[in-house]
Amino acid sequence: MPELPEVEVTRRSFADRIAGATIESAWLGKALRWPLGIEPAALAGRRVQGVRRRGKYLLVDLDCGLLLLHLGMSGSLIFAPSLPPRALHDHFDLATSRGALRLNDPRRFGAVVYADSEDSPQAVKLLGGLGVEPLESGFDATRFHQALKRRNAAVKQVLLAGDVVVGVGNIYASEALFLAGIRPTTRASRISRPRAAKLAAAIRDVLARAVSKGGSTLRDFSSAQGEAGYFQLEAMVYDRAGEPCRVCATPVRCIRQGQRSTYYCPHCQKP
DNA sequence: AAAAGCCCCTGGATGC
DNA sequence: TGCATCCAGGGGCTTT
Repeated sequence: MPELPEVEVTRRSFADRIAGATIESAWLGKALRWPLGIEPAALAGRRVQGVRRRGKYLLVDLDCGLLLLHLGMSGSLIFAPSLPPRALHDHFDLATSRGALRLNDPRRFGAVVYADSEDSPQAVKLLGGLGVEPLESGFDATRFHQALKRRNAAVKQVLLAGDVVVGVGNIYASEALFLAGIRPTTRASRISRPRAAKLAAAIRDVLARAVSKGGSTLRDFSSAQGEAGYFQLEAMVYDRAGEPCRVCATPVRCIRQGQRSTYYCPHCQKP
């Protein structure tokens, strides 16, 4: 998926345009990860107040209730004045007075879930355990270090888990750890305060840079404007197994952690 | 409580 | 060309 930068870029591409719109109709195709939780027809007539992001979730606020959208691993949204005919893997449409939103998701790991409020059980189940937003002020070195100290798992896995800090996916986890010079297998609890500070800065950096580039390291990413996707940020280690480290030329290594690939430079990144 | 595995699902790349 | 296998931006749930 789309990691935090791609979700945020997607949000920015349609949030202002859909705000204030009235929902005309909603359509749901094949089942996504979870049931919508409301009859699509019951959404008609409600007003869209805005679109926020929490971790990798998009929250579409309505005058009554909200929609939680997740792009899973392969989802993408488009927002257009009018939508083209439905194609393979289109699963959700929201037609409004200002344009229509469509979710396409080949793998269907994504989700659209209606909740009465952010405090409702459905919303709390999905959002309740999330960690701090890395691009907000709550993400400070002290608290990050404290949180890492309580975890004995490999730091890469802790980043991916999302209960300490949200939005860091498989690509940016490897990239941030490279920038911080930390081996992905290092136990989180053994990371010193200065190194935790460096990692926090690296996470902020790599995510903020990706957002500002409007994109992404994803091959097939496109924003809701339909802008083409491409590698805008050159990865330092991700997907570069065997290739020379861009800093020291040592071959980049690939290992498996929790059934996901991790890439690192054995010379630049210390345990 | 925390950690480790297991799935959900489709499609593209690779190998025989 | 055809078929099997592996891998892919995530993360909730179950089991240790």
